[in-house]
Amino acid sequence: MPATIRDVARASGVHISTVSRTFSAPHLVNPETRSRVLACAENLGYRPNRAARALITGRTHNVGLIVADLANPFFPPLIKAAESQARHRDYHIFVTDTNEDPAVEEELIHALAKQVDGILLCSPRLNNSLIEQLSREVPLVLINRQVAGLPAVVMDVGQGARLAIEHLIGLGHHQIGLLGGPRGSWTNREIRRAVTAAARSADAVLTGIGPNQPTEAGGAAVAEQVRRSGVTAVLAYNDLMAIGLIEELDALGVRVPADISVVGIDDIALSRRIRPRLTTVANPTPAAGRAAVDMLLQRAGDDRRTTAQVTLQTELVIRDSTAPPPATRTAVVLASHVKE
Amino acid sequence: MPATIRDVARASGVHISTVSRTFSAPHLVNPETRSRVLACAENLGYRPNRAARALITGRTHNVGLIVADLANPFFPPLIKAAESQARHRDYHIFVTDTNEDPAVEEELIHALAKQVDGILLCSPRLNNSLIEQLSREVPLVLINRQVAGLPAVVMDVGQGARLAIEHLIGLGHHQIGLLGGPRGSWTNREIRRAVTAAARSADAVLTGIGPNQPTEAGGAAVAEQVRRSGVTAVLAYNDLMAIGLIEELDALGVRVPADISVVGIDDIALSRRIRPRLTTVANPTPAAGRAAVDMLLQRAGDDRRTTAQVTLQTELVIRDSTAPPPATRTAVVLASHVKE
DNA sequence: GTGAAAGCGCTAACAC
DNA sequence: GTGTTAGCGCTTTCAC
Repeated sequence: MPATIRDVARASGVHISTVSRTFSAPHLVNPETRSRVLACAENLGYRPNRAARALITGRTHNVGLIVADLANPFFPPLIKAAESQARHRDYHIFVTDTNEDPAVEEELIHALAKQVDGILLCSPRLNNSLIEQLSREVPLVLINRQVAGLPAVVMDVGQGARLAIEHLIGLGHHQIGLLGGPRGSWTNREIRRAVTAAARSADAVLTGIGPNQPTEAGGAAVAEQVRRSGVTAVLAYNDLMAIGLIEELDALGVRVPADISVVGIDDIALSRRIRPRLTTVANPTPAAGRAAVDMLLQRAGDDRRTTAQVTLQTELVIRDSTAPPPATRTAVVLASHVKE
Repeated sequence: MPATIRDVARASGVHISTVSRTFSAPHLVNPETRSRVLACAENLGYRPNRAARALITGRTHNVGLIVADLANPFFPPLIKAAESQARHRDYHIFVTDTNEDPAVEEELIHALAKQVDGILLCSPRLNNSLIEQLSREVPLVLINRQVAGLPAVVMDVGQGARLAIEHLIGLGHHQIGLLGGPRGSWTNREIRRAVTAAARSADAVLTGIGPNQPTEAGGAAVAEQVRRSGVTAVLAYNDLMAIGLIEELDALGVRVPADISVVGIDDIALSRRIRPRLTTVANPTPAAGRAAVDMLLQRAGDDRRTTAQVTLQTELVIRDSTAPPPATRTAVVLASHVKE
């Protein structure tokens, strides 16, 4: 049986409220009493029960972290950083996985609401109005998503995507494919917005392909379509798709970057390991995890109305999967606008 | 303000204990009353407060999961499977990361003990007696570690390592290097035990190198030592080390598998992506995560004295990083026993 | 500076 | 089948 506050009170000859103060407001108790209580507590292996404390203070010292897919290598570095940051602030993290399913996401927010002081929503797939509504039930901090009035940490993927397109155009590409991500992805919309603008101002032609699953299978599935579309370069929604695409193109006899250039987004560890090493847009995911935790704890503290939005910079990392288009290629225009 | 049991009682005109029963023992309440209460609850958005419930039942419906390094690709599939399994049983998971530090591990177990019904200890670095002692504070299920009297799920890495050695010997290797993992690793000891036995019965000579960090950097750091040791094949503690080693050997002008064969352990996603594709021992990590959750919940249930140990099979996956040793090589014996 | 008492939201005997 | 009561472990007034 674990020691309770009463055991410590008995052992140190004081009232339980004095023990309570020793842990939650030490300055209110006589130094001598305090050290005696502390000694007894140590002795009994006493630790305040956080659940009981939460019942009365309303602060659980727990936070939730909801991600679309734990197995997607984009998330672990973010989770690790968030967990570490939270722990150093004396918080614990519930980590959950929605399998990219908005319904699961909503249910999880409800289920966690009472046990946490706030939830970090990572690349949520829910629509804006639902998110806003849920944020009235429990403090929410968004990661890679912007909703008016809600605190958010976003990585400026639009900027990175623009650099990627400019890089491709600089290499001489005019027919560029854009592999879309999952439905409901804010990141996806940001990318398309930035890329469309960049392409227009350079007279490049964009071919939208998607929505797709944000996985290697999703990338592989559209390889044939990419090959037939006549594009000489592709920007994928994320590295996983880019890698799946490259593999499958290779199986179809299409060489990257000789025949088609491919750019990813995220810069997961895998991307510098594969051959050709992937040109990609690097996201500062650990920094995003830390920043989101800080915003949540600050917000959960006194000022509930903090709605800051932090934007972290991304960076184009040029490796070996991009090159000038094949000179001998016949110009074939199969698409002249961005398709949904 | 979230609705409490009292709000629901008031709205449905019954006593709070009836509301309580409606949720925790529905069969004890009149179907008509029940549906009325349920309707009011739904209406008010009421959800039982688990912390309050835990205070009296002693069951939190939470479990802890402690891993050495969230960013090590070995863990995410296990975490994902465990989280999913737990959620389907109406449990939530605290995920924490120890950074391979035993002191952090111990502190986390203490910190989590009161808020969970049990803890999944994944590849713990603590010593046996400490683990045993901690298991008296909170139910523990070990993953990839065996301690007498404690429930555990282990992947039979010894068996996989033996197959790996036999594979190498079958290819004609006699001088084999063994890259050790971190200090305190049970897996590491199992591997060495199995490998030593397999090598002895085939008159192969083993050179132990380590302990090492279980990362790519750890593998890269010993490349020079591997090259000079005269071995023609290496079994690494895990895939990450094997990959780091291959990269660095490549930089030193040593070819894999032409000059040196390399085998990893784990079969992380990365291993089939790199070139040469890595020969490795596949671990059923999702199955281990699920099994561990099941054991913990069963144990946390009625029978606290269940101490089953489940062993999951591993499998040798032969890819392109292993080949016969170079025929022209002069036999050089620099080591004739397994070093620590 | 410390004790007494109330109560956070809920469950679990025990009556009726 | 439902209401009453006590209390899980803790914090927080309010006295003294």
